[in-house]
Amino acid sequence: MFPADLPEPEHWERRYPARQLPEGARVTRFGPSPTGFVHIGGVYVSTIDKDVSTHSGGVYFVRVEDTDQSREVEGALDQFTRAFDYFDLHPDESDADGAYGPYHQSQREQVYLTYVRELLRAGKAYLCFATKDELADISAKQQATKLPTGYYGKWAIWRDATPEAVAAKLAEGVPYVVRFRVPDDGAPRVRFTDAIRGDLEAEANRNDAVILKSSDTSPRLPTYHFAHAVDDHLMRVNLVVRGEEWISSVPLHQQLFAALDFEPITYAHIAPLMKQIPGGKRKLSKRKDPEAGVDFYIEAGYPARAILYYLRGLANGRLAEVPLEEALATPISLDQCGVAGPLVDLVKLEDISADHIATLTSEQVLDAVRTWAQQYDKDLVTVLDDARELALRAIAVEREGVDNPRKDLRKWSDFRAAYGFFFPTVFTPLTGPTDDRVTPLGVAPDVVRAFATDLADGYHHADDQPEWFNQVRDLATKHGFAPSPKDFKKNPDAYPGSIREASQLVRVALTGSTRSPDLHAISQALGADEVLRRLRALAGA
RNA sequence: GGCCCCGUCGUCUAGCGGCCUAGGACGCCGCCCUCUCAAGGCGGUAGCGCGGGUUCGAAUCCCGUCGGGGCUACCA
Repeated sequence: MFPADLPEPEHWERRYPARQLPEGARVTRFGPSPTGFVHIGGVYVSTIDKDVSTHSGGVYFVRVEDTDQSREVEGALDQFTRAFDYFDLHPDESDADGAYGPYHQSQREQVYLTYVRELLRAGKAYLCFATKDELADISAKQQATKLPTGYYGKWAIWRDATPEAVAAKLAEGVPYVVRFRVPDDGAPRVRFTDAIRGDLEAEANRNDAVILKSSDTSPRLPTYHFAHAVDDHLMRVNLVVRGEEWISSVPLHQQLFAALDFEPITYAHIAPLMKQIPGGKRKLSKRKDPEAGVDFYIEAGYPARAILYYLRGLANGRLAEVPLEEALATPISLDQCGVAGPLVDLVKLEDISADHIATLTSEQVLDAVRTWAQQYDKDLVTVLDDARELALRAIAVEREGVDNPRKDLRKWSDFRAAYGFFFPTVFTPLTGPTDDRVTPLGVAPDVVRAFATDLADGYHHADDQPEWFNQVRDLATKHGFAPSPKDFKKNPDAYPGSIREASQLVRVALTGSTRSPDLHAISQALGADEVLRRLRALAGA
């Protein structure tokens, strides 16, 4: 049943000695399961893991929880690596350089088997040959009589099986699992202290939980519960940060630690990230909610630091009220973590992200957009590389040398829509006064043509803003536009429009849109030649 | 069904028996600025789930109730 050369527990204890760390140092781990989908909650929890360990002088590592091979997805690890690179959440130890590996549970079979055998020898575990049907039957009977469901007491048909019965099944080659034998002398209720929630109390576990799954071939793997006990003990983890859905399993975990004679461990159960739905809220679901996956954020191009800052604010509310840099530098404190699941609010994230991007220099913005585009908008990379200086000038518009920079970029994918018009290769020139982008302004085509022609003919590329705009203003007056929107409104038939409409004509000419940054700044970034080319296009020339 | 966790503006939260006429941030609304937008400035909207206690006094403590979430798998 077990390999002859299977080591004794002492072997593993020596192989993975207690860590030499300063007093109070926290050893944490993040345990992703490779299902091909990185949940934003994973980034949330691992941020906390890593933060708590680094600030306490401890160690943070990632242990891949791949004990359910049927759920494994090809390429999952790549996706995981990509996501954690993006957020710069690198473990302190890994297979390449860690002393407590391997860091994949599927490669730790020998370790688990040692402890399964140990439990078996001590009578703290037993073989169970119950079939799926038998199990379903048990649970159906329990439900019918309103008894708690589970494998316990008289329902645990293999708990007290005779050695002969077991040997017979074994000889037949019937598949089996190993179950933990719940001690019958335990207290009915148990208490424990959660690092986030304080004192918690629950009924003791009564279920003879499966600890080793059935399998005719190696590897024979443990369930999460057993792997948790064995790995976290041997890898010398002293703080387990995990989702609150695990709270109900703590009583089992405590029994396992006690049976294995391991030091108890501290738990910190994090409230789950939620999503707003018509009736209320629910846990962010990887199946239903695109924003549950980190790819959603990476593809849209939210800066990693903005996301990290947002998540940090969710973990520790106070940190949401201090500036980004300060918040990222301030340690997350477990006792300040909220206990109620927060809703992820994309609007808030966008606000944070826009604020953050506004603090960057033009070079930083350009580099970030380019990096993002290499993955998600290759054409844009070409545009940017062919006109780097123009790109820099464009991004600098109302960003550099101003008191409050523009906040029109909330994520990198906004770039094309907000700044694309600057680039002649992206901008579609107007076809003339009757272009679809011009007609909504409601100015008669002949007026548009005359105004645009006149402006182009006498165009003065002044670098002084008032001087530059005055030429537009003067020309507008000359062509009969009302000096103020109010005048135009009072007497709409007397004018072709007001200075507002005249300005908008210039804006549409230069940008193709009625919404844009400051016209003068744009004209300077574009250069006189391009400005003229676009004005002529408006004139239909 | 059983067990567990949670419950302050729409959202994130501050609040740990009197500093609360419940504070801040995002959103939303209005005004100002203005050649548009994005900003920015100023102002406004809105909340202690409910019912009982305890107390001179409760958002804060207790009980109940309702609501939300989770677990109850050879998934993690």
